[in-house]
Amino acid sequence: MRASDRAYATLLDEIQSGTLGPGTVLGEVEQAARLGVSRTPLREALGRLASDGLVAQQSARVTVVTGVDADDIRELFEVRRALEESAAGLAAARGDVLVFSALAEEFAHASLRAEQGRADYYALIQRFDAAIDASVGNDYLTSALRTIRTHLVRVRRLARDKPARLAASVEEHRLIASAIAAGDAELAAHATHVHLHNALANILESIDASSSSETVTVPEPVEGPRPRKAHA
Amino acid sequence: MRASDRAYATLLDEIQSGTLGPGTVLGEVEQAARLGVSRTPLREALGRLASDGLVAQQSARVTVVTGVDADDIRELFEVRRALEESAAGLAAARGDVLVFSALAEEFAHASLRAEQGRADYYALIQRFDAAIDASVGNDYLTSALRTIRTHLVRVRRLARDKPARLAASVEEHRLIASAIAAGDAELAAHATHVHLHNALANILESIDASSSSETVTVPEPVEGPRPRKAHA
DNA sequence: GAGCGTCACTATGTATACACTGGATGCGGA
DNA sequence: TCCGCATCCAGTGTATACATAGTGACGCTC
Repeated sequence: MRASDRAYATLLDEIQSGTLGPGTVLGEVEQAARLGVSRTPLREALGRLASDGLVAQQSARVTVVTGVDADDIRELFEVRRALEESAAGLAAARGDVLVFSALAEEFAHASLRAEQGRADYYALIQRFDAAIDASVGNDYLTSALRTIRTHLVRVRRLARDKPARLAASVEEHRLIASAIAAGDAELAAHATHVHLHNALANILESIDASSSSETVTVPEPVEGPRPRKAHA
Repeated sequence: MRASDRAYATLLDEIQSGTLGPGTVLGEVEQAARLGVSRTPLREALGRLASDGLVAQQSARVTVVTGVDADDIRELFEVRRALEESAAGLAAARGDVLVFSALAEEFAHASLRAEQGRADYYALIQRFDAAIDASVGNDYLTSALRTIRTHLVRVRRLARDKPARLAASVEEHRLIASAIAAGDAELAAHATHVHLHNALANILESIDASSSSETVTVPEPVEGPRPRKAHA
């Protein structure tokens, strides 16, 4: 594996996991030394992260990790709605019936009991997304969704899933999978819309609650506007 | 301006204009020498182009310019439909009435007579797109659309716009702009859908016609599948 | 004491040198 | 003549050295 790939993978994981929080300054020399690579591959990694929108050049001399606030989340979900509704509809038209009825069955019997159950559920969702991507067979769509999902990882960390919401989410996914299996594009798209609406509402509510009850842990930049995602 | 930016801008233009056709091998040393920069900034430029999907690593040693075939165009328009329908709808909800009624007026009076008229029309469409982006105010959406538009530049080069199609396109744009100005999100989205459907049909027809009447100018790769867009 | 200008340092941007891998070519043997 | 192996080379991946610009601090002047 190339050094630049390792640097990218490591930084991506650290940003998504919150180890490198929003506003963290990423100096090239410093990060290169820390990750044990030279500046050249590290610069490539930073370039990819910037193109993903996870870091931004705040000024000519300082690159920082971007943050996500409620407005960002709303924006993300606007794009996500557009892309996933289309994807669900297209998957309904093109997908393998057996694959999606099997997934619907899995959602129907998903257990959220223990920590393990929830981990299994998240893995199931990943397989579900992958199945849709494969059925749609559109690289441009998959690529656009990949960017959105990259950001969603951080969003999920901000929002605690309540048990009731998780249970509802399972049922929503089951319905989407069933609709795709049945070849019902309209239902698949509308069910996706409903699911994303509910997911967004839950996230925003969860953030609202935590931001009003806890102190903000991310220090605000001293001056200037919050770094926007440049998206290359 | 940075050397890497110049290299990126130059290569982008050459790929979009067809100077560097699909399948062209882009060696680092060779291109760096040609563009008068060193390999370091050139590599950064190639990385960005790869992330855009305009070049792809065919093997571990050779980077080539990607191609666009009819299937790619269909895929592009699937994503474009999803994003632009959403964008049009959101612009209708948020856009400045005056801006879009003014644009609708411009479309109503657009002249396609001379070469100049068509150039003006394409510039008008660019301003229209920019107005929608600004009204929607969603960086993630704008960024996703930017990628799609980057590819569309090449698609337009493949398809000859017939005068009748151009005239219809003007009217379709006028309707979309009017719908946005009127705050009619549904009409804006549906009119966008219709417009993209017609545009795609025209492009595919145009390509079909030229590919069956003319010889293929792009040499097929000797072996292996056509390079797919990796999209980083 | 405050404000502005200058100087130095640090971090980025670029160039180049080195390392390594993958492929092609040529030679030898069957 | 054809196949297989070894060697050479071309080109990428990485490290480092050099150029340059921006920032901060210090000192001078008003």
